[in-house]
Amino acid sequence: MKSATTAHEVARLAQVSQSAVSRTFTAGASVSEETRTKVLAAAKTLGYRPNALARSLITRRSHIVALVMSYLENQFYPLVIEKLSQQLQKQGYHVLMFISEMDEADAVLTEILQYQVDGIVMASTMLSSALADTCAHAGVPVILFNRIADTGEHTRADTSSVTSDNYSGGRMVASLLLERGHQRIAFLAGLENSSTNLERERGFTAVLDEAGQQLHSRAVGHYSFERAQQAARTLFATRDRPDAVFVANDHMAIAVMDVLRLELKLRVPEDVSVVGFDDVPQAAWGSYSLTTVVQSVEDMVGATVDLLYSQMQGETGPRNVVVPCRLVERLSVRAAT
Amino acid sequence: MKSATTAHEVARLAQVSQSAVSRTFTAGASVSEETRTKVLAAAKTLGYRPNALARSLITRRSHIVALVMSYLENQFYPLVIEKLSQQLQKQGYHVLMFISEMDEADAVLTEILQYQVDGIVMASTMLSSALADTCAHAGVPVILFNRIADTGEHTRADTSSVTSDNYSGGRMVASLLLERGHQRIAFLAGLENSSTNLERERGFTAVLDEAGQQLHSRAVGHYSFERAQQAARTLFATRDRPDAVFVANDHMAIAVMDVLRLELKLRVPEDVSVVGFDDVPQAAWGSYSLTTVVQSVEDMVGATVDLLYSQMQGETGPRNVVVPCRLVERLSVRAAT
DNA sequence: TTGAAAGCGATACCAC
DNA sequence: GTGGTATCGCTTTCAA
Repeated sequence: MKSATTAHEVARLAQVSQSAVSRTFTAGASVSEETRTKVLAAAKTLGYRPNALARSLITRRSHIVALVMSYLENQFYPLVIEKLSQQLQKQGYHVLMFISEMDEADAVLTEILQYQVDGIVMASTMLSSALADTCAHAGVPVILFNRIADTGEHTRADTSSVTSDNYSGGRMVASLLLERGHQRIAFLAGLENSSTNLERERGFTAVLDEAGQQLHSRAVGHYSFERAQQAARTLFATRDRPDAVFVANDHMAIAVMDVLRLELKLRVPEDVSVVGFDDVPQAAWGSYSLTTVVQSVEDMVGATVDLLYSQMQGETGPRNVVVPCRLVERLSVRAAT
Repeated sequence: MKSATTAHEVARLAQVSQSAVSRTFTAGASVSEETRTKVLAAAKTLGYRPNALARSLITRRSHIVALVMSYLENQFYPLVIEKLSQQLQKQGYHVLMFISEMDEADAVLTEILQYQVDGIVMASTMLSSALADTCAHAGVPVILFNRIADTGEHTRADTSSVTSDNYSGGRMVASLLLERGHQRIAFLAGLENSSTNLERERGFTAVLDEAGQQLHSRAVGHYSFERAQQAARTLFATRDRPDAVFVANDHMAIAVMDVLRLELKLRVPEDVSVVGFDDVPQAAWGSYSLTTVVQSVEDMVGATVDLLYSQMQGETGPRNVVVPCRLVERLSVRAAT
């Protein structure tokens, strides 16, 4: 357990000043080719690697971004971790994970700020107005991912967000189901107060309204697999059961299809049309032919990273990015190649 | 974008020395109740939070653990992130994510070490002997998660590992299939050279051998969903198809069942017994009744955390932890409650 | 118990 | 281009 080699030691071996060592490892600093070679040689023999923490202390940039999530059961979120982490790594940034329930947001935020992160991506927890203020005060940009700020009295001016066009997505689904000629259309909500759920439902019912059609029935699944299963049982228990259902996300849609097929012996999509929302890998919907509104993780993460970079440089560009989404029919099993 | 408040500023407001502030925020330091109160009051009004980076610089403990993974499609791994992160957070540690392909292990490791992490958990990439040495030399404990060190000439003395009892698991599966009276038993391998695959297969074939039974057929799926689908097509294309298959992990087992049911119109488990291996959430195997060998993520992560703590304190306790696993029959959809 | 002072390992600014 | 020096925010002796 020996201590790591320091720039000072390298300097001594290379017969140069510590500053020279520092410059050698700083992109675009002015060092002569000669000293540069000497330093690199010495560094190599000593196994020197600059201490990122010490550097952060003086540069005031940790190159660390905090990612806050709650539970990762929904396959959409692991994908977010993967893509975000990859994209940030390319630019020399790294993701520090924070798993937290909604109620501990306060404590978690304190921890986060202690690490002097350069930015925060909140992908699962809401941020109270007070906490957003704390971050703004500390000069740390916060990006809400897949959710928008609490629609309180005053709009939060200091919190950005990246969402997909949930409203339009909801509209697409309703149009599709009407086109297919469905008469008894149901909706299975996620978390009642989440912005994603609200917008998707708003778009969905708007189109139904415009067509003069009533919603057949409605239940709540809290974005949970098990609760969605139960909700499905309730929705389809009646004699006059729905012939189509829009489920607020793919994770729940899969749960619903399980119940419909295995418990209730209904055929999907022949007996019931099921439409989901999100972007989950094929491994998740493998055995179903799922119709879904896709919000591209790739695009959303890309937007997030762009926002982060601009805000970390102090820019105050556009704040609420809405990524378009599209209706997709997914095949369960690919044809053999 | 104002700079964070420092201990110095708090000290001035509280009319004490900076040292006093430091002590107040250090567990078990000697501070009088009086100054302690003054400091806390001042800290509160200024919104002071100690700078973790500066602290790490002097204490030589970052309280950061690096977690290295490659792809997160397999539902087993998100669960690892979640559990590991939660358990570490409880003790004041945090997870810094590194997504990496096998071939960039070198570059990634350099980045990792720059962050002065207190430990490294490698859950997806292999670690070369040279890299392991580098870490050992730097005094950073490395835990291989769900894989064991390259079985080179000399056993790696400085790399610990946490795995499940893959060999016994493989044996269990073979025993089960023999018990069920299967005659044409196939094996679908994961990554040929991975320790998990090797051990599972070794245990599996050992029991078949002991029973004097030949393996019917064998294919390779590389732990990938798509390649497992293709492998399934190959395995079951023959007239004399298998009546049972042991798939090296759940992720691939699900892919196989998709192909069997949807493409080949075979019933599982009536026509073919499929057995998997791992620990994935219900959302992953939702629509199947999956027989699988469960390696508990919870247990494995627990063991990992224990190992980390003991090694971070310089202890050199037991190094290769093997977590027991068990055979489980999972029901696809729960009965209504 | 307390405060002054010496680092931790690096960068930034400064004359040279 | 180069080396000296102050500094980043904190913990840690060490006297008092």
